[in-house]
Amino acid sequence: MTVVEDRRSRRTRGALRDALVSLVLERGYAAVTVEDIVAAADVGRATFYTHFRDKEALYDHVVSSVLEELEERLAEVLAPEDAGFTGQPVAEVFRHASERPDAYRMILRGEGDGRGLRAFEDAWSATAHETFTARVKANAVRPRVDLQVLARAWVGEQMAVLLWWLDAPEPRPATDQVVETLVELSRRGRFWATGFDPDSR
Amino acid sequence: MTVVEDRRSRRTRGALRDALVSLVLERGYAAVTVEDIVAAADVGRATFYTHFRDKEALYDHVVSSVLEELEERLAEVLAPEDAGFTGQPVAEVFRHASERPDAYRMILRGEGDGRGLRAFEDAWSATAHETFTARVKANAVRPRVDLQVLARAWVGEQMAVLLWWLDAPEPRPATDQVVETLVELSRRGRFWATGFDPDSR
DNA sequence: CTGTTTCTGGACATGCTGTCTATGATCTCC
DNA sequence: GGAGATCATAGACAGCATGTCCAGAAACAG
Repeated sequence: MTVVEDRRSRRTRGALRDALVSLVLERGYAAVTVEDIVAAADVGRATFYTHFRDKEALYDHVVSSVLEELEERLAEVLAPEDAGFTGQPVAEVFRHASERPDAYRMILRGEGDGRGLRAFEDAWSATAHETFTARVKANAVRPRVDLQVLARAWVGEQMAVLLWWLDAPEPRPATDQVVETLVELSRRGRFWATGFDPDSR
Repeated sequence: MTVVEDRRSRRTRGALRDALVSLVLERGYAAVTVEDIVAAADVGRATFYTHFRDKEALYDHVVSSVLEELEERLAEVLAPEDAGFTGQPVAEVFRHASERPDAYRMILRGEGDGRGLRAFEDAWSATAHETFTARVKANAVRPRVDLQVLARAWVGEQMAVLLWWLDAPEPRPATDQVVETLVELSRRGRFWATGFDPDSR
């Protein structure tokens, strides 16, 4: 019944997910065929199509599973109405990424025509936008730039660094250290980061 | 002779380039076939293969043509040894993008398995890295973060904003205004941008 | 053991790919 | 305006991945 179909089905789907991710990282999304996937997952080709309509469907399945996990995490971290920016959401993303590095690598590299990357950007920048809006509200000030643009810029910066970090050779800088750097970049601005502030001399 | 082959050849290649870009923007890289391209460019299918080995080759051709143009521009702007960061390189990228918006859209959206996007990132962040290094040197200071990371973050931020800007509905904010915002974001940091600096109260 | 569900190999039509060849179109130069 | 070069074209071809289908094998619950 449902118990059986769930257990067996889950195992198969999981194998297909893992096979897709590792194959895509190995040779790129376009170069991976359904045959490759089922061979790596050790299932029959016909089986693939009983679970997913096509390669894209499997890809979307991977992306949304990652996204759902991340959203749960962020919801927990953002729960306290501490609207101030503490770097906790950023740290959470990095932590999650370090738990599923391959899936993150695949998504952030823009594999699969970048659909996953865009979904990711949207979700993440929505959170960022909320944070910024809350901070502006809490302090009753008027923002000097479009908060949407600000959120996009902020997310773009972090995705770039996250991808760099995932691909960095071991020993990789600790999560907290990278996050701290990012937060300081945001806080102090980039001029400060180079050790030179043209305004303060 | 060479004159003939150049004129006719150029027209054909140009038509193919334009066809690829507009079709990719319309329905996505993977969904565009060589047949579609030659139909849109109004050339025979066989002709395609006398110019490009396959769809990827045409795509790469588009990307590198854009990249070469951009690099020329940046070289001009960076010529004076004003190593200080003035926003001129950023402005130049935005100006170039507004002249070839569709090609930029295609690349920045990560179409074509993101190969173009990565090439773009690399070129751009190399320039950024040079700028930062020069500034550090000119002021004989020690950077507080890895300049490579800084460059990546900076480029990620700008690519995200550039893409947003290209897709923004008309009337689009003026180039100079967006660039100014980006420069101020870098200069002052993001906290300032929201009108609230936790350090200065 | 029985019945249900999932997995499987193999066969099939389809569509796109990249190559080739013979022919047609276009232009230069004389 | 004709000769010669270069590019464009249609059509045919094999190769390969796709997505669908079916009949039977395997795994499991009760």
